[in-house]
Amino acid sequence: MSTIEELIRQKSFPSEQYKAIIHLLYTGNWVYNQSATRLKKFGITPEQFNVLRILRGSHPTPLMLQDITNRMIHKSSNATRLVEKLRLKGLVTREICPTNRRQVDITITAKGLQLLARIDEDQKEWPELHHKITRHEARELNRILEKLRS
Amino acid sequence: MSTIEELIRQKSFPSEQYKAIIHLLYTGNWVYNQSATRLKKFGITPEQFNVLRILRGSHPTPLMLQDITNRMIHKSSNATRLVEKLRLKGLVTREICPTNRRQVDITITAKGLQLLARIDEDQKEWPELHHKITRHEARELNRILEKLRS
DNA sequence: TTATTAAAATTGTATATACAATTATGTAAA
DNA sequence: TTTACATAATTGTATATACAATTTTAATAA
Repeated sequence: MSTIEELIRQKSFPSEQYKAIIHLLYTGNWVYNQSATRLKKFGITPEQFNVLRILRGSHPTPLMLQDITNRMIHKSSNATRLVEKLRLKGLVTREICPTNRRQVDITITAKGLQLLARIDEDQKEWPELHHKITRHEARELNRILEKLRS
Repeated sequence: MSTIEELIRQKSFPSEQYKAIIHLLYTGNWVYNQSATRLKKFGITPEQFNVLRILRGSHPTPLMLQDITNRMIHKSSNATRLVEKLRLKGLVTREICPTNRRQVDITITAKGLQLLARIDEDQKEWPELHHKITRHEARELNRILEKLRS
């Protein structure tokens, strides 16, 4: 058990709220790293995983790049470049939309779906994390985070 | 008021816990961006700001790079390169430690202290954020985050 | 002393973020 | 029709992250 005070060697904070915000940043990064470590053996990053899940969600309907961006956790991620990485691995296809040549239709491939299935199978994504807190605590966390952003 | 469901256009989640983890990643990034935007007019990034505050905390005692890393929110940040950016702006000094030439002593300069004072003055860091949630909610948030990482 | 190991920092590389500028295409107005 | 504007995506650049490899110096053992 390590407190945020121990983790960043800081004895005190100006307020409980201030500490919570630093703690939030720290823990967000921690969760990200946990996820990155787990995904490494599958050859993809958390951002690429996020894009693949989004595409699976709409499959077999393709999504244009803007739709992907809108659904991403990090809005300012560059979907063009992430999708290109996935395309090079054969996990998605890109096609210029015939009715509007400005937009590009992205579709997850069979290989992409299989990879997601393997990841789900292997670890059901983040099993430990999901059981660390109770359903009630998760509801509280969601409520407080929403209030913070309001 | 926007829910995480609206923000990432996702109607449902496998569980309340799963949603909370996605929500945590999203909100951590959101807080980071708020901070980055505010610091932009002072010519520094949130990571550089973090390093400066750490150095102010120990001032006038210098810190070696490892001490800085240990106190940073993002442990895998490259302190060498962040400090070099700050040095080029005249906000810190670097000196090879005379008693152990492997280590480098970093000290915040008067200019660095003045910059932090200006930032504090200008916005007391994140005033709005700190008042969005109550002291009790902050305590709950800290408790749940710690449990998540346990 | 010399060789070995450890410690502290630096450097290299691939990835992603943040944001601005640009290109290509479509739509609407003069 | 031509011009102007809007939309979708791409490209460019600076920053930071993640992690491995390397360099320099110090400490220790043979």
